[in-house]
Amino acid sequence: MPELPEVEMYRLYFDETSLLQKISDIEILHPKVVGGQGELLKEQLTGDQFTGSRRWGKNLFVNTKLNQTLLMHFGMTGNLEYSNASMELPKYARVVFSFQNGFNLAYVSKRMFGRLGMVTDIESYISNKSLGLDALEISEEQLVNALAAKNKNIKGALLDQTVTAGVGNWIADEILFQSRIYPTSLPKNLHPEQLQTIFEKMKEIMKVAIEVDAIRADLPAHYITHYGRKTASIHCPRCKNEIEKTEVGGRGTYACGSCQAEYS
DNA sequence: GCGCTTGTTAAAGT
DNA sequence: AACTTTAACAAGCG
Repeated sequence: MPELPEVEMYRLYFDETSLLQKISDIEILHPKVVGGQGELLKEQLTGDQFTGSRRWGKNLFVNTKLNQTLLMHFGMTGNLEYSNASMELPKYARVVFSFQNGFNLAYVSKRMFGRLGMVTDIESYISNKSLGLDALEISEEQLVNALAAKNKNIKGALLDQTVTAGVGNWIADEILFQSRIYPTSLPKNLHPEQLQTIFEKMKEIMKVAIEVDAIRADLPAHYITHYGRKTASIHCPRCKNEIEKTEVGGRGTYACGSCQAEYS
């Protein structure tokens, strides 16, 4: 589930549960998610404490008392679960941090696209990956310029983490639905006011999604995503036409062909 | 069994 | 050379 709002939930959850407790043990249940860094992870974190966290797009960085930085990325499926060590571990737990207070934090990744590992520092990681500014932080001018610099369709540009970090598949669809712009449109063909609308809708959708704790069913009824993404027939909350399911940039894409205009 | 999936990236293409 | 597009990754789910 993790796009920016979900990862923000995980960050808050992490801070509420896992800070300032001594890490007594780390269990790697699936080496692949730590990219062969299992031993390194144990060496660098056992005995240490988590002191705080910072989110950049879909990346969650965790700092420790001994000044180490751990990066968690959740891929297409993943979350964190904190529980008493006497409880059964969650299904698909891949890495488990045990704390001295008898509780543990499980990094859960069902489809194994998530990654967890040590990084030297946040800034150089972001710069190496060429990540754009976080979608909650980026200014209108910065977003508009970054979009205009891309020569690909607007949906692909919004999903491009070097443009802005944090937009995922459903949010890209929702931004374009609310902006009334068809996903295959090219940024260079959009009017300045339309790019401004995209910026405003992106900010609003992120804010609203965080307010409802990233639970999609709790999104407002005028959001297309509110109705789910695989129901047989979804109707446009504006014009009642059937929502189209297509593929744009290799991703399943939902859009209203009658009230989203195409500028290709 | 088939096709789908909320992400990223290496490889291929332009 | 630099940017864009595609295929692949893994595995559960309906």
